[in-house]
Amino acid sequence: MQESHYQELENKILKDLREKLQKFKSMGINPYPNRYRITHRIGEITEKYKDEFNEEKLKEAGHLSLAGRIMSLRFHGKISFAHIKDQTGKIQIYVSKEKLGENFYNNLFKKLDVGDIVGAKGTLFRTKTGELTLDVDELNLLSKILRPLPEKWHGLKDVETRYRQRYLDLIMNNHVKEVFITRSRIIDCIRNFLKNRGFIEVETPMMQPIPGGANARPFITHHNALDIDLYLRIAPELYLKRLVVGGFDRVFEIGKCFRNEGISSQHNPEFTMVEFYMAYADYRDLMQLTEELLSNMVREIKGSYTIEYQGKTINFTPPFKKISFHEALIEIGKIPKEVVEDKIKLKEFARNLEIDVSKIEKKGKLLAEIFEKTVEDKLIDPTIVYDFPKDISPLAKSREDNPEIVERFELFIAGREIANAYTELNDPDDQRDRFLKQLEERRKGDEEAHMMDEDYIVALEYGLPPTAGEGIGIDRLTMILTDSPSVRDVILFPTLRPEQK
RNA sequence: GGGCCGGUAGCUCAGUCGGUAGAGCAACGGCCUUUUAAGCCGUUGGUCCCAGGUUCGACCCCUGGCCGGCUCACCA
Repeated sequence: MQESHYQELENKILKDLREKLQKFKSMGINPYPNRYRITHRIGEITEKYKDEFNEEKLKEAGHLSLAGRIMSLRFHGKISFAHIKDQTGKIQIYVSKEKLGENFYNNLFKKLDVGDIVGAKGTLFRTKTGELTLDVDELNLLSKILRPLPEKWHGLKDVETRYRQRYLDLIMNNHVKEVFITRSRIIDCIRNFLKNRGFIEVETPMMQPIPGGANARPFITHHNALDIDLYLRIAPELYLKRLVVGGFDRVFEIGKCFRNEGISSQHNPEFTMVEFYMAYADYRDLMQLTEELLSNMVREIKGSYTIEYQGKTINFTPPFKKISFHEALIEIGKIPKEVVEDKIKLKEFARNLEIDVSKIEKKGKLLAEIFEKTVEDKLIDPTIVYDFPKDISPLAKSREDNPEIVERFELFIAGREIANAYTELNDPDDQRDRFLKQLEERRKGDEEAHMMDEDYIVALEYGLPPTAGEGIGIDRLTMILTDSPSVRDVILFPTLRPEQK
């Protein structure tokens, strides 16, 4: 580390910046002062005065103190222009030798670099071209940049640098900031929506002795003092339902889940979900709730029920399309009816779709694989697919009129699963049987099959009311609302292989 | 893990048939009192991802590796 740092200083640009730092210090200027008071954030000012062209009115704004990072710098003899930017916006500043004094102007101001963070005090005016500008009478260096920013016009494009040094991406690429602002608003919408309906927000363990609530391979970690292995949660589900048993009959949690699986443009090992559970409701109620949540959210954030995603138009106007899993296979997947109902023919059909059927025994699993291949990518507008096979849904309750089908739905948008919901299985004996069947799958080599969780069954024995629960993937939802093709574009610091030299 | 594409200055990118590397921006010096991709004059800046090989000679061709992107597989 030391050596590479030393080598980097051989680079002239870095050396020049270091020399400036030394020069400032020798002039008695602290390049990293402890504090600076601002009177306004930049966006407040630009918003308030964006239509004000009367010089007197602009003066009435008074003596302002603003601060931000220098994004452009145009020296023009005895005067100069620069733009400074903070989280809320950017504003031009006008700096003259006349106001700052020759010594300050020549020896400090002119040595500043794009990327330095400064505080500027002054009054507002409009330039010849009409741009709102701060006429600076006092300027302070607040933080000296020691590495050059990426090029101003093309910005930072290198994808790896954008992810590894996300701060550079945020500084240089404005739309990236918008993506994460939208992500924050999505979470606000969900939180407000649920709280308004009487849900309480809770936090349950991310480190669990038995990872449950989904079919996935977990990460393992170790607690030294207890000398036990723990798993990073793959879902909060079983803990949230314990809380419903405890009387928190409307709960939700927004947080990370971790699945030890491949990385792709649709999958990051850690991702964010909201899960919520509502007692005295069933999956039909959640369909309606989901429609309201998402359509309201899209209208609030995008200003319309209709959005563009990767060139496709997606319409969130409620009610959403609804189709049963069985019908979807036949009508959308174009699977002949007699095939869907015959396990032997199904296997043959799956083989022709290049699905590896060697490890698949359950009919439900076959149907699910075929569904993924033939139906999923055709569900562009929000579509609720309901009534799933029982053997791929170990935590969902069977229909009262058909024990092989569970009361479960998934919501698909833009060909991707966004939400998964069901009427919760609250019969402890049934749950134990389902876990036992999952254990059997595990023994046969399915590492994603559910583990037995006796504690959870004990909780059910104390009585879980009729409850419906749902999980919504925040990352994928954000992708759709920000027109992002990759999940890495909506995760600030996506999982990457560590850099090695 | 397979396939395809890529890695050249701080950034964005060129680089012809194999003849020892270029532009713009940034940086540095100078001029400039309303600019905004400011402008003009001048200067600097390179482990061409790494290691081998072929060759008189490799950014270029070959082999292996590292890193990344897309995609398929795996997987919500």
